[in-house]
Amino acid sequence: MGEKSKVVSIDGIKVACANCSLATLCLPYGLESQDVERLENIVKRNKPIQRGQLLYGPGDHFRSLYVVKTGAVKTFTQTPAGDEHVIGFHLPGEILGLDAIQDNQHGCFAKALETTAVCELPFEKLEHLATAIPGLQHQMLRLLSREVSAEANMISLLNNSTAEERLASFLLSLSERFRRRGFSPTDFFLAMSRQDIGSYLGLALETVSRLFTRFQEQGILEVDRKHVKIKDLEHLKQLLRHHTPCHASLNRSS
Amino acid sequence: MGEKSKVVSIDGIKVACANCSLATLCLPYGLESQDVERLENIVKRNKPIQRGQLLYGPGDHFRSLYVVKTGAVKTFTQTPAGDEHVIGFHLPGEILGLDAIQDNQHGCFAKALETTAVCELPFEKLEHLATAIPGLQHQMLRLLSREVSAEANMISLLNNSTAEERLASFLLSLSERFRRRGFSPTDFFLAMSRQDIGSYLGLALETVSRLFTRFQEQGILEVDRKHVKIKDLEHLKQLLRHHTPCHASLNRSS
DNA sequence: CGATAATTTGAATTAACTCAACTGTTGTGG
DNA sequence: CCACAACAGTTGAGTTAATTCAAATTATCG
Repeated sequence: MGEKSKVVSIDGIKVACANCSLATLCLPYGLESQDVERLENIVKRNKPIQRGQLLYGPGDHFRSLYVVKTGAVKTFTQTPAGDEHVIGFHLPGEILGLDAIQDNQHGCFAKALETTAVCELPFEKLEHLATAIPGLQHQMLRLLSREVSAEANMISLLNNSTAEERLASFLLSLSERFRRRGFSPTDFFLAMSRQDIGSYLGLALETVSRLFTRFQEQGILEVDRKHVKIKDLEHLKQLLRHHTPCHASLNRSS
Repeated sequence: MGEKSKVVSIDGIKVACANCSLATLCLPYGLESQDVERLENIVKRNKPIQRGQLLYGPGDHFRSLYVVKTGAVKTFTQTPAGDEHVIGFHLPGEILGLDAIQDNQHGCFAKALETTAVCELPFEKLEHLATAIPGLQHQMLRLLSREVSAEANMISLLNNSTAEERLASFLLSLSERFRRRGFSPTDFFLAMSRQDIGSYLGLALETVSRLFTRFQEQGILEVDRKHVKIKDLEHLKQLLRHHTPCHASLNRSS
């Protein structure tokens, strides 16, 4: 493996997890450097995909997990009538496809919201490696468990919150996720449409639009189309102090 | 290990996963019999817990996963104000505590809805064993992944369904889970209150009550307090043909 | 048996939805 | 490079599904 060429090629480029800024959010977290190297050797990096392209769709055979490296991805299902139901948004460092381990096939679409690079992790190899590296096995279990917790928080949000609280929670989640990735937590661009946000939060797109307007009127946000500036983070947090379960954490992610 | 006493004692009773009717729904599924035996040796069986007793609470240190053997458990969070938010119901063969792997502490309450026996799986031992038994590692990943899928279905249900569809979906999920466990899929007792069901489905308890009445009037159900008879399974299924995503599966469980 | 809790039913309220119209943005081809 | 089509977002008005509040009824348990 150490013999592999170091010539840069689009297909077979050597991925350097060790140098990746997302490593602490990702699978390598907590691993010894020689183990990180073994992990690197199974990672495939493909060409970035363009906005609108699918990474996988429902029914596709499950081969790999994917980690977003740059860009953003939405996962969603579709009704026979053609309506989309957004399941989640995935930012750099976040892992996709965990729901497919179960029955070896994907259950939803994964579509790039913008030009997006992903690291591909062939699952069989990953699983095999995990038996040899206990720390990797543990990290995989942790990532799955984090997804379970995040989704449980989402369920709680949908069950017990008003439209206002849902959007506040969504914006705070984004803010925190950007912060952890070294981006501004108060000034960012939304990769998704109002419709996507509405679908994700169980709201009509008109409701989302009205709430953005209201938040702006209240001085909480400045919104210009996809561009969001959080002007009063504390006020935003205040909006969901009430209905929040004691031990919940907001950030759904890595 | 074969030397272990066969004397029955309350504390140290030898658990026979191999003979357990739930084995195909549980961790042993797919394992070689000698591996099942190694698994059995780390399983602890404690005294059954009584209705209302807690298995764990938020903040508790995470030591073990639990599998319901008989009875039923609900998991829930609590707001500072004291309102319960039900996260899920767990029937025999279903696993509890997966959300706690993430940060080594439980994030919710787990309370027995009736007299309940659980198998306790000390997580460190389980993880250690999983590095030695690839099939066990795989099964653990599968169980986590199933939980992720089930929760994603729940999110979809809450986002896109009416009260009627939610209750229909809930009843069908119970029906299917009972069927798999060898119980009647059309005649069963609810272990939880109307309030619990409402909290789980994001509905007011009055709405749940009214829907039970309506379903009964429509000849779909016969309801007598906790006792439910499904008279027209097809009709019930019909209620959620519409808003259901293409590839969703209804059963949240094992 | 009596008290407390769970459930049912009714009536009024409301948060969010749907429908509809309009505005602004983006991308495309003549 | 502009015109136009297609799309995304905003705003308004009326509707509705589910809620809240209230009261009556029915279990459950010591």
